[in-house]
Amino acid sequence: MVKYSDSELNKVFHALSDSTRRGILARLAQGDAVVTELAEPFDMSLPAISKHLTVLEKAGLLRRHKDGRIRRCQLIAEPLQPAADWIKFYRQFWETKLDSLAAYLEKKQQNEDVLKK
Amino acid sequence: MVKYSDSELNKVFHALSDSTRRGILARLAQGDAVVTELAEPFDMSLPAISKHLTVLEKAGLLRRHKDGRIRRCQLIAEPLQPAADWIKFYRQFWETKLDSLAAYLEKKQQNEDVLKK
DNA sequence: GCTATATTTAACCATATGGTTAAATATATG
DNA sequence: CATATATTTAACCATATGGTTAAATATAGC
Repeated sequence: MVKYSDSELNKVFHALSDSTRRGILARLAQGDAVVTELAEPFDMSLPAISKHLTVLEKAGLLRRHKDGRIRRCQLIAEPLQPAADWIKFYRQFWETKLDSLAAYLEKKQQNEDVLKK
Repeated sequence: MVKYSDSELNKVFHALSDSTRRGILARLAQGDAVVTELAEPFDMSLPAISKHLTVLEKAGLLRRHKDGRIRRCQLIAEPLQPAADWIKFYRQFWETKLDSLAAYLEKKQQNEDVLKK
């Protein structure tokens, strides 16, 4: 497994923290697209979109290929993997509902209730 | 499954985009802790930590329980679930290596190579 | 009640973020 | 070559972020 630094994780999570950027990635999941296509669904200027693309690019989630006067954009999903791995660790907490001391005490209470019956 | 809004996803991903905050969550995964304990590993003032706790709290990832003059902090992992779900969709891309047109062409080339043999 | 401890709030600061419009760049096309 | 198209860069702006120090608040303990 590829080792990702803290700062790379920062960049990926930051890239994902904006609805527009997540929308762009969702669009790219259906296939490569040029900048104007990506911009179309958003009520926003082209320069604003271009900046979002730069954020995604710096996080390693997107590549821009120059092709004549257009620029074709490509999704690079690999950097999402360490982000998924990071979150995965916490899955045990929300799945087992053993989130917290409070949950622990709740469970303990349940056990006591069972014993009382 | 709980439905999470775009803005909640924004907040969760933003909360995760900082090493200090991820460190705090990692610490809390080992059990509840008071603010001073959480602050200890970081070369940072208490007010700075308090702000990070507020960011985590607003993302729904942490709760502060008042207990006398101390405040016990608790990890709430549930809001990580929609974030994990969001990323999960992209797993197919990095796992199948069918990331992109480039990968597609690469695969096509491989097929052609096979045919040549 | 006074003092020490735990934590937050307020005020401030530098830099980052997310948007804008106008200008620059590069390429395609009549 | 002149013009239209695609995109980025530059300059600007308001607000957010992540940190600081000093003051405020709340509770514990002598």
